[in-house]
Amino acid sequence: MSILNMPFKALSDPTRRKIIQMLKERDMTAGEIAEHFNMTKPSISHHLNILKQAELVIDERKGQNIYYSLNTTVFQEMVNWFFNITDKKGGSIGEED
Amino acid sequence: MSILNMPFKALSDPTRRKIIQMLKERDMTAGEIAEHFNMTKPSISHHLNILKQAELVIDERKGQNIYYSLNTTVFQEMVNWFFNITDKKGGSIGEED
DNA sequence: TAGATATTTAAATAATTATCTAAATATCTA
DNA sequence: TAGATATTTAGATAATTATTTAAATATCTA
Repeated sequence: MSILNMPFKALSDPTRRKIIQMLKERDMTAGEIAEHFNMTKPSISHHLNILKQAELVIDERKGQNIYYSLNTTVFQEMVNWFFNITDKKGGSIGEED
Repeated sequence: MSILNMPFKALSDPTRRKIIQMLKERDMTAGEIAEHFNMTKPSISHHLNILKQAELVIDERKGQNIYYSLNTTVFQEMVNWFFNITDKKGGSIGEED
């Protein structure tokens, strides 16, 4: 299975895409993120975990809070996937996904 | 709900991503596509339908066959979504998703 | 150390999605 | 028009995913 499978699955959920866009503006704690949704904290925690497993975000504890921030590396790889589709026939060789 | 929701959901499945990559190389009939998978034709038909609803592919009947081909428009919009994430803080205004 | 705050983990349930078999539709050809 | 081929649609089931409540863990502070 492609390494991009988890990130693609992670971004298929609108709540998680919104979280990503919030983190684009600034790093935030789990609690701050949860405040923006009509959803319990455990649900947001679950979504954050999926984003983390997909390596789309990084978490770091600072005291009582856990800060979440974007990890742009995998986003770059996803952009490459789309480029490969959008580009003319043939494209790069050795692509996995 | 964002207009990108369906395409994101559509691309979260590895079978559908593989179909997209096959169609990048050349247009194919539903039957040709199905031959590449360990899956029944109705299952592939279901996946093609999801890709079609997401406007990632176009279908056109030619005689007994139905040819599928890429519709790159939505891919472009998805690339823009990723650019917006990858770019520096702020980014373009008026983004919906 | 006890209590308060922040967050996650666990367990259950509801909702969504993928897959199959069987049947239907559309087209071609003899 | 009857039979063959290509594909989809319908209906059922299994698997996955999202969500909730309740409980657990980690950290801070009085």
